Amino acid sequence: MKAPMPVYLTTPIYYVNDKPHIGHAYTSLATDVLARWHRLAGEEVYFLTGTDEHGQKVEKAAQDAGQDPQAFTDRVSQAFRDLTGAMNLSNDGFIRTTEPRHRAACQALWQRLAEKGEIYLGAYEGWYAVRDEAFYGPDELTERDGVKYAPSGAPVEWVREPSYFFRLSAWGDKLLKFYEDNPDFIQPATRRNEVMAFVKSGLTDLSISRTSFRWGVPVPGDDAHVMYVWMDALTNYITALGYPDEKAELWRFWPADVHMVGKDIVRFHAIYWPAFLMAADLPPPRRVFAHGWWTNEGQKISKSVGNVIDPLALVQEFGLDPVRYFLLREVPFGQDGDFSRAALTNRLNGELADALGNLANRVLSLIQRNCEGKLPGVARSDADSAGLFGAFLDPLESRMAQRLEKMEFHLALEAIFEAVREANGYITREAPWALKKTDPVRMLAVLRNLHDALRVFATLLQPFMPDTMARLLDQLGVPEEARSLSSLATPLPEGLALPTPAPLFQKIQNPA
RNA sequence: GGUGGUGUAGCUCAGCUGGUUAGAGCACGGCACUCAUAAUGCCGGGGUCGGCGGUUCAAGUCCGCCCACCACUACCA
Repeated sequence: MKAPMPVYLTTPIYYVNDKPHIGHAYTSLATDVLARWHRLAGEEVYFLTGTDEHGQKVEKAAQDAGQDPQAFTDRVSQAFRDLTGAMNLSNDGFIRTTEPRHRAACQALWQRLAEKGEIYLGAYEGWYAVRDEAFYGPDELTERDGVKYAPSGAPVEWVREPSYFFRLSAWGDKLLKFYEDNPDFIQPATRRNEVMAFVKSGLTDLSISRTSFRWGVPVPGDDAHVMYVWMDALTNYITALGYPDEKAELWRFWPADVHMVGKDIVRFHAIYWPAFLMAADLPPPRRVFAHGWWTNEGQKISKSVGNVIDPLALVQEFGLDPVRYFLLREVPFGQDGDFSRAALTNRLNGELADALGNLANRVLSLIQRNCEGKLPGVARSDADSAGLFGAFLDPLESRMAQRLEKMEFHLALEAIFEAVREANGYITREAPWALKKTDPVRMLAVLRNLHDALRVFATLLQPFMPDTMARLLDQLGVPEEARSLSSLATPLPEGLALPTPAPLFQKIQNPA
């Protein structure tokens, strides 16, 4: 057995000034499925998620709440820790930027960059909106009654403050070469094009500190400054592995295999982050994958419209695994997609309950009734099953692996359901309930083949629907230790006693 | 404005380097079956492949123009 390759997967750290919404759940879920898949394949995985807790907005919100910032973030970050349980995320670590280890890592990285001459003190000035915690260009502003407003509607004021800068402008060519040498670094390709076009248009130095607020990591040697946004936030990915201690136990997981991000923060992950790392002589991550956004019943989601989707409410209504399944099945990962109750109901009823759930139930019921609940011996002899196995079941694992490698979650699931459809065709053609009288030996073979098919489906679907597939594997009599990908090669023993089957999925009765 | 992309059956989309009657899932209609969560299977209707022009023996598939929509266009998680 070869040594398992360490796999490091991350979500962004989520800003605690917001409540968890479907976007957070979506990013985390996709990463979770990948993590579970790699573990199922016997690889060693570190899956990290966490919260971003610094910044002026948090400082202000804490002040408004009459709490000190640490107590405030202790409270509001809880919602994100709760999300991991509610979505059944299998994260190995959860990092908060307010932890001492993160302060140490940020300061160490800063110092290293400073020593290498990548940081200098300058001044930042521009039109600033306190509410947005952001600067705006003059052409973005509108003026009413002598007051200038940002596109967000927030009033802006001209501010000038000293700031440390990172020499990002010097990294353009090196970044472009890095993108050329690593064509898969930014995915999907459309995001890569955007990033490269952006870099080609020329980079300016990046302001990486602020003096206008205190809630952040102090800049080493200059207590008047705290680190600003990305210098702080991005560093979390190496903090969690023990940086700056490159002898730390987890450090072998670096560089990250995938930073999963929403498309809004691609640039920071694909430009700033590799630049910081290369400047510090650290290897950049292998891949940044940007997924798309959800709309809600065709409408763009926004807080002002009030159509934000609460993942916990969804799970409450439809069940966790159907939601997990739907989010990754409905839309090509990387593209935008629409969430609708009709679509979710359709997937849940049609694919999960009718196609897969019903197949499992009919097969297991037949075995229960006609085989005294004991698993028939391995068959695979008849001509029809040769097609089922040869064209669908045997290639399924590698088909999924290939698609998941490319983050094609929806195609990976589609491959499963092509096989499920074929299995439904097989049972109808063979009609084991009729074979009982005409050819009982063949009936046993057919039922065994179908049981084998279900075992394949259940095993491969575990990363997507961990709880439900555990139930199915229980019903199939598959022992806990025989649920990995490699265990599929070992047939279950003839005569294995199977428990009484029960429906796996509950259908939505009155589709909207 | 610039850059990149999309426009194929009612809906969501596949269609690699141009080549026999343009495909899938869902939805819809008919038939079969009854082991199963009134589930499943089979058959079928339905498309001027955004528009115009061009290259070619041959174009959804290449070129030009036009129309519509989307993304990105700097320091906001």
